[in-house]
Amino acid sequence: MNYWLMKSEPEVFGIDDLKARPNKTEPWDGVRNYQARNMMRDDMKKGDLVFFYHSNCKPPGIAGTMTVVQESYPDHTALDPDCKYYDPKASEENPRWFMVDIKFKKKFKQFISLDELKQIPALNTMKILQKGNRLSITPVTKKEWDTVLKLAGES
DNA sequence: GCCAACGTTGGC
DNA sequence: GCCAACGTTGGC
Repeated sequence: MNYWLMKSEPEVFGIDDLKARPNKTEPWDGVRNYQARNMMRDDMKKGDLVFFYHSNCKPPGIAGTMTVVQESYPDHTALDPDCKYYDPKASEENPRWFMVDIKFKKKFKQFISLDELKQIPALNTMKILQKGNRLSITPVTKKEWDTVLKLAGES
């Protein structure tokens, strides 16, 4: 069992959007970064737990939790010329990009802002808090996971 | 809206 | 394979 953090801009797709989806499930499409792709393709397993991080908003922070319900498969949005995630170098034979299906688990009663995360010494190892980190998907340790849940009053 | 940090591209 | 130029991310 692995733990992760995935970013999304709430203006585009936030935790409430995920909750409103049929079966509360959504393909996590549009990831166009190799490191993030590799983690989805190789390391994300069914049942893994994921923090839903709201980025590029005020305030940024962790909104809740989700779970991986479908392991990686080709991201077909890369093949659609009308899609903003289109990649001319992707093809059926060589999909290049992958995605997983993510299901809503829980919205925190209390949103945990980036500011709050920064104030917790036990969390200063989190990738999201490292300077210059821009990866939209990062691994989270069990200790970090448990600490955040406690902070959110969810454990 | 600024800009630091980082990833990608492509000429050489 | 190097690296300058460019594009993107995302906090502030």
